[in-house]
Amino acid sequence: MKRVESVFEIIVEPNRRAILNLLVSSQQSVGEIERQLRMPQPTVSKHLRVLREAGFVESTVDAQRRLYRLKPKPLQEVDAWLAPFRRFWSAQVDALERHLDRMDQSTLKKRKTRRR
Amino acid sequence: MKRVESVFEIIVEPNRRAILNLLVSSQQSVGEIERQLRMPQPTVSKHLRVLREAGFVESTVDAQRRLYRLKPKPLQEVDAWLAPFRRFWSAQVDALERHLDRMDQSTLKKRKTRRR
DNA sequence: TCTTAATATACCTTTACACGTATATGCTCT
DNA sequence: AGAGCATATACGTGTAAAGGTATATTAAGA
Repeated sequence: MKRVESVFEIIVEPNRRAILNLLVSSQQSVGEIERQLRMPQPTVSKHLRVLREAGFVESTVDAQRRLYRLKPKPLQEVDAWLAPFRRFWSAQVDALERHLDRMDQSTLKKRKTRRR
Repeated sequence: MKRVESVFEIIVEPNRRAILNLLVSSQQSVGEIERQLRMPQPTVSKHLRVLREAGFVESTVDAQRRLYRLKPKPLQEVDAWLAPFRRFWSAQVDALERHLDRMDQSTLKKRKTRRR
């Protein structure tokens, strides 16, 4: 076995993203995931193992089923990684607005205030 | 050549994330990236090509150099993908707060208002 | 205890991707 | 035009990860 270096290696896999999207609404058993996503059961189990070992989900036992549910931390890491870029693109928007403001100064139109 | 299916395939590569992190502060030439990240020039150029074709960066020519700079859209897609999960984890926080509120009711302590 | 259901794991094969090295392209200046 | 710098591309190689199929594990019910 080999531990994962980054959360990105987890969410790059489309089936895993699909599973995460399912679990965001409520917890699901393996069989439910299998049916909703139409993927073979071993595939589901393997991806769930990866997700579990990376801390994206946790499971509890319910008779023969296992219920999987989301854990917030790893995706919050992705969110944190995005932070500087968010600052970048709001700076972009601001610059555009200042530019438009300058263009509009001649005609003296009113502009709405900055979003945030 | 083969076009990319998802933005995640781009940002999964650590060197590419490093390049993006460099470019968030200001535009850079290939050589500057090469020196700051201590990676071989062909490696830098190849990753820049991938980033460019996926719309993460654009370049302009400055004599023999090429200046690369960030473009916002693809990373905004990542941000958009995160949205439902952000709702999920703020719901988690809310539930925890309600729980704590209930626990505290006996002692009648005041709690701060919800963040958002 | 035997059978069935639910889930997990093992093994094999294929594929895609990143790296290194070498080389090509293109611009500048003399 | 030729030399030298900056950047891009081509090619060969290793590796890791995902899928499929078969099988193992664990719990439940008759």
